[in-house]
Amino acid sequence: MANNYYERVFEVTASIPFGRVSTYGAIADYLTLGSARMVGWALNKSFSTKTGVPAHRVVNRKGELSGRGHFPSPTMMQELLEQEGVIIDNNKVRDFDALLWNPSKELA
DNA sequence: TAGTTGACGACGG
DNA sequence: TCCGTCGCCAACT
Repeated sequence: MANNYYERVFEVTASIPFGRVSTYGAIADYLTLGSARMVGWALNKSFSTKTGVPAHRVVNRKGELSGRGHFPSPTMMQELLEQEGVIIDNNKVRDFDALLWNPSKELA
């Protein structure tokens, strides 16, 4: 079990199934962080502290790829998701409600 | 040590 | 239903 809150975010993020997506709020709620912004912080640090964290599977509550600007390439996030079969429409996840993976519901 | 920032979310107008 | 504002908490400068 990770000690730092962001390492827990890494674990939850890594638990997101292939081809599915999750939200900052869902992860924050599962880890009882109190703020979804903490998840964004953790994923941001994931680039410098850890590799292999599928941060592209985490989007905001509306299904928008709000984190794409923090990837090496703005289109990288979309391309990674499309490789997993997730359809991106106008920077939003299509069928977002169906693809949404809720950790507090799936892991609990 | 204190102020500002940040990949968000909920609520009110 | 859509837009704007406030709150959240840790890290960085």
